[in-house]
Amino acid sequence: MRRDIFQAIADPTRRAIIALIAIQAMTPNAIAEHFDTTRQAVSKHLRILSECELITQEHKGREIYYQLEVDRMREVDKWLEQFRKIWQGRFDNLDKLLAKMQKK
Amino acid sequence: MRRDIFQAIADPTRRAIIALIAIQAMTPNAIAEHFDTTRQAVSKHLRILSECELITQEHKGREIYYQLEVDRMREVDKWLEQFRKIWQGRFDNLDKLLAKMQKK
DNA sequence: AAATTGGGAAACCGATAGGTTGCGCTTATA
DNA sequence: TATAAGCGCAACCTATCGGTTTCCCAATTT
Repeated sequence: MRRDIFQAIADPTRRAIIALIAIQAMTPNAIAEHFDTTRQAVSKHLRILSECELITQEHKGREIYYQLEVDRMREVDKWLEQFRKIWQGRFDNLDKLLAKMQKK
Repeated sequence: MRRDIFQAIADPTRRAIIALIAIQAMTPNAIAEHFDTTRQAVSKHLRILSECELITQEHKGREIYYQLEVDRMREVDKWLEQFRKIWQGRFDNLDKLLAKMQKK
């Protein structure tokens, strides 16, 4: 029941949470205010995000601030790499084509 | 019941299929041979990938070749952009720090 | 024309997702 | 010390996921 990052970012609410705390660390209550759900639902999302180490906690009194581990996002970037080569390749070809057209 | 690309790439089998046909267009049967599932299961995955226009079909007699629409992958890349700024920013700060240390 | 092959659609199934409500624990405030 | 605030956990519910099996249709072979 390994949880991976791709599953974590599959949910739109989770992506929104990620974008939110990318700016600054936030508490579950503060996060929940941005959505039309209960704090508990947000808490569940945070747990999933924590499980794949996309976010970390910092306790401050009775509050818990969650913050994004932005480096983990590189894993998605790494996966994209293989396709980037392909679409980059197309640009190269386009460049060549344009260059060819220039010569004429 | 809008299907989006992030949900499409959430499933590991689907990511494997994407990687497979990125190399060359393939038929459902050919794809299924690479996995431990039935052709019908693969067919379902292909339908989901089609729904969010990640792949396109090309009929050839009674065979159907599925090929990757690699450009669609840019949507993920686009989403990553906001975080790339952050992790790029960290490097910049590190550079500044190193520069500062050099001066002393 | 009959049999085979490639493929999608539908019905069904167990597992999981994402939400809610209710509860209990800890820390802060009155 | 009593009350309130912040949070996580567990139980529960419905919808969806990912898979299988069965069936049917179109295009090839024989």
